[in-house]
Amino acid sequence: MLDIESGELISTSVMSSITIDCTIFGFENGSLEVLLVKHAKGISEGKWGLPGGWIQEVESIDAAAHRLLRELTGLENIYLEQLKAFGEPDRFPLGRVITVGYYALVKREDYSVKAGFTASEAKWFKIAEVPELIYDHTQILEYSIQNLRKRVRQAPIGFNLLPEKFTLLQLMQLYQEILKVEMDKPNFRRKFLRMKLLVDINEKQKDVSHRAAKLYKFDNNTYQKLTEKGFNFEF
Amino acid sequence: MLDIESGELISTSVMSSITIDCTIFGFENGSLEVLLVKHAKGISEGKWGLPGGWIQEVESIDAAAHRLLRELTGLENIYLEQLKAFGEPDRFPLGRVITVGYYALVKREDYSVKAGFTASEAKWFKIAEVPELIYDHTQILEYSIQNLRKRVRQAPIGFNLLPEKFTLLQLMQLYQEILKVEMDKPNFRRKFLRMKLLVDINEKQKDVSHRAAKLYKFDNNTYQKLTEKGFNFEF
DNA sequence: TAAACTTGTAGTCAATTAAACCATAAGATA
DNA sequence: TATCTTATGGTTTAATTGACTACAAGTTTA
Repeated sequence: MLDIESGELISTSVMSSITIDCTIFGFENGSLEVLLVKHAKGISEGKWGLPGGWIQEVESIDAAAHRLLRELTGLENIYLEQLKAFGEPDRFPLGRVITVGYYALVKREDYSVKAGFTASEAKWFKIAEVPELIYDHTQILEYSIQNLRKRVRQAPIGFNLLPEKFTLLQLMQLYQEILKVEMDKPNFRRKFLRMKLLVDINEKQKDVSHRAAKLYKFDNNTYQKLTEKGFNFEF
Repeated sequence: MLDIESGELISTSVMSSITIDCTIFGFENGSLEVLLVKHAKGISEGKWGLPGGWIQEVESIDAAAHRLLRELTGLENIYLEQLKAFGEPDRFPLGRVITVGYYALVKREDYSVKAGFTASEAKWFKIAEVPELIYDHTQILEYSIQNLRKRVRQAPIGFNLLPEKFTLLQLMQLYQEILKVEMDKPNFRRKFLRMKLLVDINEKQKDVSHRAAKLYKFDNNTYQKLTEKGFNFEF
């Protein structure tokens, strides 16, 4: 099959006219960031876009998204969820292609850029500094951010952006950054601790130039129990 | 193009390997129902499934879903939202086809079955009485119900299932039916009225064999305002 | 070494909200 | 008229929220 974007021959074992595109979120130094790739060839050469690719004939859409992430980041167990399908007739300039959007949350401590992707370069961008993107990727990114804001208030998915062990302040700053709100430290503590979702691991921060804060882990067990009867995350 | 399901020739102006399927919800006599169609020809003859169809080369996915609804029900302004794309490699027995799931909410008072769809018959089923469905439609329906439960607690979309004018008890029963919970009448009233989303139209029920309840309308204006700063619908 | 500074953690208090009730009103039916 | 059903208005208690104060535990600076 002829790749309508690069003009090269690609495997005939992929579905034509359907792709996936993934917004990969990371959290570093108090800022929410996304991983973008620079397209090396084809009509969009030199422009930045969301990582994406084709779906193979024999793999599910989810599997394709996981494969894409593995190829790009080397990570296996990434938090990944489908957003929706984007399918304006003119979204792709060289033909009718529908794309299935995904968003992923990665722990930056685990992440290392992997070379050899079909894009020449991959780079983290702060949300506010994202450049103009190819096709409808700006729209997909915007939708991803809205979705992240919504989801983070309904389930504790924010943990996927933090290291294994984190402080309550880090957690609060994550929420502040994603939701773009100011919060009160004592109130946040109380509210979050009451949910019983955090395990006190009896460790403290090291090498900080102030009083060291307690470190916590996320307790997935109680989360599962709470989820069943439905609960809320308003701050 | 050969329709892989019916074996008939269909217009070549549709995308191959992508379809849409739509869960249409209705509310009648206190029960949540879905509209299913019986397939008349092809390998799934005689079996029930969600209404679905192909996407034309020049229309957006959303437009295709709206067209499908118009063809099936004759209604133009239906509440419609995309769920997600379903794409297990083996979901469709005769080839690799990805489907984009939608769900719609209709007012039963507006609805009348429209003949001449590619299915021989269309019928409303109570959720608990839905028969075995073709392909992965049971899974799509299940996902739709979960999604409806989630959405109904985040935005007042339930109104789309009720007549223009309704009583507070009808509204409460709708929530009870969708969420499968028992609620307290006085508390529900107070909570809902406080949101200022209902307009008292100074009318009462007629022909009921008990004290007539006030009728209300949904106030879309205040809803738009409230939505901007985000609010919650827990009951 | 002491003071100043930074961040963590505990507690207080008024205002709001939620949940479980009880009570009465407004009809219709027997 | 009595009784039944549903509508609607209150009360009470406990829990939660939001704004704020205070102090603890370290580091850095003077």
